[in-house]
Amino acid sequence: MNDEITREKEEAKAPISFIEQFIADDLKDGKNKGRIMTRFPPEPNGYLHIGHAKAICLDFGMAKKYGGKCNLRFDDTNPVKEDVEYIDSIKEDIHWLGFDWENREYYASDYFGRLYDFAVDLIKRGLAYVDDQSAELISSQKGSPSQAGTESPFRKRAIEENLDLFERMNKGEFEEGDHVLRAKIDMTSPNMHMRDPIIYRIIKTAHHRTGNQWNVYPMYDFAHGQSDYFEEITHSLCTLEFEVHRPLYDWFIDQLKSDEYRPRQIEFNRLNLTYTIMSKRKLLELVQEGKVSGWDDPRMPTLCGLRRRGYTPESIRRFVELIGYTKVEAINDVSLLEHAVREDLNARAYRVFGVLNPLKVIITNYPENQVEDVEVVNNPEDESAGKRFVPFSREIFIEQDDFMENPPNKFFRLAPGMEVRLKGAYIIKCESFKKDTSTGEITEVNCSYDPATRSGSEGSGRKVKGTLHWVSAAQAVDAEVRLYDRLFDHEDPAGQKDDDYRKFLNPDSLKVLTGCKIEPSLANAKPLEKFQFQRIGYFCVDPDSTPSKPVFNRTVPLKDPWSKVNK
RNA sequence: UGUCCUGUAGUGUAAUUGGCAACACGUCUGACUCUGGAUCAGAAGAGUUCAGGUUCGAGCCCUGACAGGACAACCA
Repeated sequence: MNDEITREKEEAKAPISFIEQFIADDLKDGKNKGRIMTRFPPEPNGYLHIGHAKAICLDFGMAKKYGGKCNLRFDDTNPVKEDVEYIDSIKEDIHWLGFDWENREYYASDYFGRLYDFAVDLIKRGLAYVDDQSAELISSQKGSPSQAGTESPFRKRAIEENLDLFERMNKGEFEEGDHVLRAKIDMTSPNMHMRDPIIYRIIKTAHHRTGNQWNVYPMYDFAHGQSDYFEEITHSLCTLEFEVHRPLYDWFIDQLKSDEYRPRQIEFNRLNLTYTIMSKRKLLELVQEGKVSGWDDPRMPTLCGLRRRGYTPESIRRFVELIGYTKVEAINDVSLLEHAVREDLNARAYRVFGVLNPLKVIITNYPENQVEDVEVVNNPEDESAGKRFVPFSREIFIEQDDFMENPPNKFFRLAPGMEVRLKGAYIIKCESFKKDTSTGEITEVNCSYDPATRSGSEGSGRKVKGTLHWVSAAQAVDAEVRLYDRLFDHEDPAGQKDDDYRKFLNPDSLKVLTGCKIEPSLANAKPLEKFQFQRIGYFCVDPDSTPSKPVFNRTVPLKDPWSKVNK
């Protein structure tokens, strides 16, 4: 309850973006009859990544906040690049993120008929014409950003002829590239997109939804704004690179003679993350070249990858809220994302015992065959998470790093003669240890315990400097732990425009640790369940995990202050 | 040499023109703790790209530079 109040206060305090200001103003001005409608328009040509999350949160978020609705619309105007495979994953990921389009699942291909009719209408009004020239020729006539274009010789083609040709284009009488339909606007416009843009081209590849019904397909610019119009979208939110398309967007809307309402395109900055490749093409290359195990490899910035890594939808939404929406091309720091994950997981993940690099400890004065269950809390910050019992016995494992033969000054863990508390159990004292003389590796530590110091008992008040996590050797379960790190590191490849990004691949981005020891209760943990291995980091049960072979993915490590002291 | 967009601590974002620019992350200090490397307390760090102008007063308005980005796919 208190949390809710705090949260509401925070939200009220949160600054609103310029986009939200536009929307609020439009509403206040009574535009579109006080209605608000948005849409999330992915092209089904790849998996959604965290960059899309930013758009999804805005599209659905603004609609919800202002009492409107948000449609899901697949922008499927290019059958060559699109596939049904992607549609299902996109829908799954949006739902996972926590948003719902209800029954409003639309496709640009639903509007092919209306768009075709609109194109015919433009031809009849002398605002569109069929061009027979090659792509190269059309391109060269477009001029350059600093130089006006020249008009096509087909620009003055008779309306009847245009009508006839366009119809025959769609009937399949011509091959791809033979003709295109162009809007007749202005070849001398300073805006390249207004220089008679191509609005229809011949494509003979079957479409994933309409099959071979069409031989001509609308271009993005001819489909998007009109689709917005058909769906009565009021605010069409997109990324900055479409800024220069806006005059064309408006031009088409003008031709639709809209008095009732008019959709409005507003652009915001796309998400860039440090050390993170976001380009669909490059991600696809990583998958195809086998650099990662697939689109859902936990190192991928895809939503399914992040999910498998153990990121929660809440943490991603929180991150998006933190970075905001502006018109500045920003590069956001991944550490902010990781902060959001820690913040969320810290509140919900059970603290459990797991030892990644086991070192055997024998408690010499503890009875040989005795096993006792010690009680530990599941989450110190959430009483409702309850407690559980963990078996304790004479032989246990602790982390290799938690013992040092010659400890430096501020080392508060186990060392010869030193005392530490075993979390939830007893205080132990290191009496001796065994060392492999050839490798210098510590192989075993012998300790004594103080029976009066069991946690929760009367004698437990005694203080020692350090506390270690541990697992009982006999009851511990062998697990595999996958330590994922940033796929790119050392230098930030985020700004790389060429294909050099491969040279930033981090060879240590995946370390598989076998022989890790976990407490027995974890053997039956469910896939995607999140835990915090005490003092190590946040982990998530991999979907491939089975009770006989538990597998954990590291979501994000806890920073080890000891490593800083060591420097 | 065109059009459009953008310039606020290391990073990302705030500041109805009117209190020596606020918040988050990150960094650094300390405290505490059966350990959550959480939590608590504190610190450093920008005078808002630059130059003019309007004004009693300017990140905020005007002008001009400078810098960065987008635009010349029959992609979206």
